[in-house]
Amino acid sequence: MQYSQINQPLTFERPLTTVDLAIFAVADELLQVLLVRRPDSEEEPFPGQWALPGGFVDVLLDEDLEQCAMRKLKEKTGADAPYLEQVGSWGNAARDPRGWSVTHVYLALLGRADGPAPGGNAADARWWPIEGMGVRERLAFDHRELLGAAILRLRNKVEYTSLPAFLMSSEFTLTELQHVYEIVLGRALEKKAFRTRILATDLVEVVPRMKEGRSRPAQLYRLKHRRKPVFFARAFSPRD
Amino acid sequence: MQYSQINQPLTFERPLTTVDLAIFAVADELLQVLLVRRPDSEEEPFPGQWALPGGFVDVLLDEDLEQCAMRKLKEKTGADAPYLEQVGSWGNAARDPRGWSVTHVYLALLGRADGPAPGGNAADARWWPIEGMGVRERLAFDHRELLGAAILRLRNKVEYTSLPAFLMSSEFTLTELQHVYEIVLGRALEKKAFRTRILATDLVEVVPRMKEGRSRPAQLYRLKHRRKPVFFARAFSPRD
DNA sequence: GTAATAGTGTCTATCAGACACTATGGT
DNA sequence: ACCATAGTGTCTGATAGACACTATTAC
Repeated sequence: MQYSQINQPLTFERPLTTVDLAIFAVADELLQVLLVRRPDSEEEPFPGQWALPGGFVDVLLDEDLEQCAMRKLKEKTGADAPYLEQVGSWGNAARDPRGWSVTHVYLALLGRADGPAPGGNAADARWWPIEGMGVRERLAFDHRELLGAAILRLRNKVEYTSLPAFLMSSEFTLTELQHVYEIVLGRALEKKAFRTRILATDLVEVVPRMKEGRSRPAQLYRLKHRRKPVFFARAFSPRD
Repeated sequence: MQYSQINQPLTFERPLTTVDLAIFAVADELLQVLLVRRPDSEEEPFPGQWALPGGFVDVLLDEDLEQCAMRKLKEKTGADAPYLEQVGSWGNAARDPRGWSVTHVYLALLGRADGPAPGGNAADARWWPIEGMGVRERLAFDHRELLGAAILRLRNKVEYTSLPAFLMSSEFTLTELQHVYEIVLGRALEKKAFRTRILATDLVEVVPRMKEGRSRPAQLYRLKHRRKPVFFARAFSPRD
């Protein structure tokens, strides 16, 4: 690059640049997050500890930050997520023992089909249930804080957007959707108000098929837009 | 650092890391943003063009990203802003000709006291009125996009938060506050609904003094919390 | 029929929108 | 008195919350 030798700022020491992912899915009636184990080598920071999946930006491989996040998401889950959003950046001298580093945290939501494997998980990657503002396990780096921020963002947005719809399988009933809202919010919602609200928006469309069970069949719906969330004018319940 | 020679990822080429600021204030009945001129040297990218104030993270000087943003804010305005929020990060190979770079965009709001100088501005820094999703001038780098994102964030949040309160002087009347809301939103609000809403929250408190003018004096108020915004349960007007 | 779950009817409380009205200063 | 702006009263419409009610399946 013609500028590299000329400009003084370019001689600044450059921070390490990483991307971390908070990948959420719902399973067993719980909101869960995908974590990976750090390598066991003593030459790595936080060996053997659980952490958000992520890693260094590869300036040769990655077109941009979001592509980098999508690449890492695909590496870990084998799937595209229907929803991916940047939560924010954390950069300081202390968060990584290898030096001043900046991480870019992305929140991803997986539908049930791509979500947690039904049975066991690999030893170095598994789903952890969210309890309060994090997981029970102690996390590497400042990932407890990063995860907390991702959970907060998700919970806040769920109050006035259709984000939980991205945690569903491709076809679902309104009762199932309400149930996922309740799991993420951690509180019950009123059935009539919920249904009125969802159907008043452009969020879902009827699938000409019913979900059969051991009682009255329920209408199946699917998303009208596979990735675009809907914003409601009011929160689900007042905040103050 | 003991890790530096050992770990393969650290041999990755590191992106350039910068912080850019979208500093807003209200003057002359308009929302304005502070821009600076790039140096005229041909050895710098985008010489002489207008840009968001910002620059490289200095890992020796800056404790963390937000401190870096605050440092640059103080350098440009001489003041602390009552409100500073991260908007997001933009990173790719093309945005800076000097190489793969990541910038971290912060939105700052200045109160009227710290806002635009009444008269002229320095030749290398001045306030530009916002028109639509940007300014009339062509900007350096991808700053048109960054500024657009900051404006969008501001406008969206103004619908359901008290952010415009940070654009006021320390004491203000409700009519003045409503006026600033209207400037940022670009539409008129209903007086009664506005006042009821503001007074229903914990946002302001009465100052035992009136603003005198050429008609009926108006009650003065000040913020209860100098930096913490209030969230409303509903948007100012429905979105769909 | 009974159990179970889907889905609706309807009343109430809240609050934004509209807009006319009153209040209080300067001149 | 009149103008200008501050501030209120009050009606209406939309919608969330509550909750009882009806609907439709399996057994």
